[in-house]
Amino acid sequence: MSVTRTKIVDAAMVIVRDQGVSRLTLDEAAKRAGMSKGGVLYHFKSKDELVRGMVQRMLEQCDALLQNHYAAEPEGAYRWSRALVRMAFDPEGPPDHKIGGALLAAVTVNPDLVAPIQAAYDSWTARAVSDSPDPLRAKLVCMAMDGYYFQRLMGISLFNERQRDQMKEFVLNMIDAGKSGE
Amino acid sequence: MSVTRTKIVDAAMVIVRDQGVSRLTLDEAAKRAGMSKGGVLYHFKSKDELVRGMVQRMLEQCDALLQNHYAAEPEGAYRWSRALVRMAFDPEGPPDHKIGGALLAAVTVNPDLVAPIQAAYDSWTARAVSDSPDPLRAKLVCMAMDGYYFQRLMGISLFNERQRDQMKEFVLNMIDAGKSGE
DNA sequence: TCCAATGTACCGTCCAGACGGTATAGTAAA
DNA sequence: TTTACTATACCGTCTGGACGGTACATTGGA
Repeated sequence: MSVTRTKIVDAAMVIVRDQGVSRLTLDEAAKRAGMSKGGVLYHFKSKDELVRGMVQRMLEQCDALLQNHYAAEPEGAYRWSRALVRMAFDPEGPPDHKIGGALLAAVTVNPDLVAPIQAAYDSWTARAVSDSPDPLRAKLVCMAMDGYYFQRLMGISLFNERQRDQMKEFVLNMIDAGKSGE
Repeated sequence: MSVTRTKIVDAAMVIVRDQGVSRLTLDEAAKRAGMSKGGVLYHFKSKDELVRGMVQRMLEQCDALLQNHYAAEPEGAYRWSRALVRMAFDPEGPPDHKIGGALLAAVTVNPDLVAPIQAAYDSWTARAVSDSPDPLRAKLVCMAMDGYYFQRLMGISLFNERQRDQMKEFVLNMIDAGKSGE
C-alpha cells in the first residue's frame, strides 16, 4: 500500500468518524487527503474499492493487535479470549480508533463489502472458542466486546475512561473465573 | 399515528432490512407503501422526519416489550437486567425484528437523529444497574445484548436458533450467579 | 336542501444539486 | 520517454424536495 493510498484511506476514516458516513464522498475524501477527486480515483477505481481499502486496513490493524496481545498473554485457557478483550479496549482497536468507521462505511455503501469482516470475525470467535473450556463464556465475551464497539460506533452511552478500565478488568476477571470451572 | 404513517414507516423498515440502508429513499419507501413520493412527503415533511418516525416506532416497541418482560419476571435483584435480556432475544425485539433498522437509518441519514435512542438506551442501562447488586455485571449484560443486536444489524456471525437459546440461558444463568454475590 | 368554503389525503411533474464515474490534459521525476 | 501521479472539465443519474392540482369528505350558512 503506497503512502498516498494510505493517506486517502485515512482521510476516509476521519470523515466517517467526524462527519458521519453520509458525508463520505469521493470529493470529500479527496479534499481531506489534499488532492483532487481524479487523484483518488487513480488510486481507487471506484468508491467500493475505497471502502474495500478501509476494510482491509481495519482488519490488518486488528490482526496485528490481536497477535501482539496474544503474544503478551500467559499461556493457558482463554488466552485468545483475553487477547480479544485487550484488543477491544486498545486505543488502537476498532472501538476507539478511526479505523472503526470502516464497518459502518461498508454496511452503508455496499453490504457485500462486509464479507471480509464477517470472515475475520468468525475466525476470531473460533479462536476464542478454541482455547476456552467454556465456549459459551467465550462467545459471551465476544458479544460484549462487540457491544462496546457498537456503542462507540453509534454514539450511544459512552463510558468515560474510568468506567472503561473498570469494565475491562471486570471482563478479564470473569474470564479467569471460568478457568477453575465457575 | 395514522394507519398510513404506520404503513410508510413499516415500508422503510423493510427496505433497510431487505435492501440495505443505502436503498432507503423516499421513492422506494413510497413504492413499498403503495403510494407516490408526494404522498410520503405529505405525511413526513422530510426524510429526516421519516427516520424520526422509524426511531420513535422502534423505541415505543422496545419500551412495551421491556415493560411486559419486566412484569413477567419475579421480583428481586437483577429484575431489570433479566427483562432486558428477554427483550433482546424476543423475536419482536430490535435484533430480530425489522424495527432494528431504525438505528442504522438514523446513523446514516443524520447522526443527530440517534439522540432519542441514546436517551432511551441510557435510561434502560440505568434501570438495569438500579436493581443490580453488581452494577458492572449489569453493564456487561447490556453490552452483550448490544453485541447481539450489532451482529444482526451488520450481518456478521449469526447464531442459529439453538445457539441463540443456549446463549440466552447462559446469560440468564450468569445473572443469577451474581445474586449470591460471587 | 343546496351550495360554497374548507380541510385532508394524495398524485404527477419538475428542478437543483450532489454524486459516482469518465476522459483527457498536464507535470515531475527516473 | 516512460511512469506515476494530479487536476480539470464534464456527463448521466439519482435524490430530496417543492409545487400545483385533484378527488373526496365535512361543514356551515342561506
